[in-house]
Amino acid sequence: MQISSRFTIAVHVLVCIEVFKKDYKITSEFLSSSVNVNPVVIRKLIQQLKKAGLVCVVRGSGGADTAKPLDQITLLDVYNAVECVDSGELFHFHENPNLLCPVGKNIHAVLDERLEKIQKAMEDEMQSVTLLDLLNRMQGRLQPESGIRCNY
Amino acid sequence: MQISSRFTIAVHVLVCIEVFKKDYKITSEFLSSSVNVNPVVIRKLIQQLKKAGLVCVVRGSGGADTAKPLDQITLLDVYNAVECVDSGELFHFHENPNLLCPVGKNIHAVLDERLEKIQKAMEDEMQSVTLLDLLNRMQGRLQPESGIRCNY
DNA sequence: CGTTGTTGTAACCATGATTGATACATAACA
DNA sequence: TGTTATGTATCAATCATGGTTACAACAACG
Repeated sequence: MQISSRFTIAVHVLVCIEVFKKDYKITSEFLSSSVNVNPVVIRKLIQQLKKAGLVCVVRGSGGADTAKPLDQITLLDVYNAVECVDSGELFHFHENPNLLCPVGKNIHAVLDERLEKIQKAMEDEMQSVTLLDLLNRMQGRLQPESGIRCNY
Repeated sequence: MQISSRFTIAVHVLVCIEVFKKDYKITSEFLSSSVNVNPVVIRKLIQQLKKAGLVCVVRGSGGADTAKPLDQITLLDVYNAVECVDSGELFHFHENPNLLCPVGKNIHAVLDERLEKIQKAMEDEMQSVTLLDLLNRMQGRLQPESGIRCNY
């Protein structure tokens, strides 16, 4: 099991928007070329980001853009937006422990608190990374002399 | 996506072994009754725990037991033993970003370091929880007057 | 207007992971 | 040698994921 690639694709998309918005119209077609997936995948993804208030997109004319300052979008926001985990629970508890067994009866209570702490540690770390941070790192890797040019 | 229930089942099994080993023979049948799954699921799980050096189990005569002191078994050990994540990578990167696109070319490098840090935060938290800790919490919930009795 | 380009979304399929179940050979032990 | 339990192969059901086609809804523009 792994966290869905929707998450990394979403980050890719958001960074792409910021890098290219000045020079290109950001369509699902454009984004799909960079990510290398079907444009419909991008559209569905962008709908999720839109519902979460991270991007805005207009029908017909086309074009997506971020809906918030980049320093206010964290990896946790993206992660939650694309619903990588069912109902926010990272760990999947087996549903029917035998309640007649003292261990089966109490395992949930014994484990839950610990699992929540683990999940929180991960989410806290996610929250500490903003899209602005990622964009800055990306900009630092784009050759300045070549300009912001999309070679495809 | 959620982390496989194999993980919580494995923890359940290990705690069960420790609570009942004095009074019962720990067979896959016995464990499956507490967890409420097919005995084969338990056997396959125990094979994974065995490969990781966490339990020992004898064929024929039956009976599983832990192979290490409980304060030396952490949730991370169990997590790794049951192979909840493919090749140890929590995040699933989309495989084919367009290398002709400056963003597609660099997204991996920009994200990787951050994702590793997030995964590490989670694993560190897992490592801080030992089975001894969980067993103590469990013992505290078992009614002392009723003894260690399995009502099934 | 009507044409064009793009989004929004339904429908469908292929693939693989997960979980569950049956069956049986293998081994330990009395 | 009979009993009991493990080790493991095999199959089935269900579900998530990812990918594709198709098309209606909509905006902008000549």
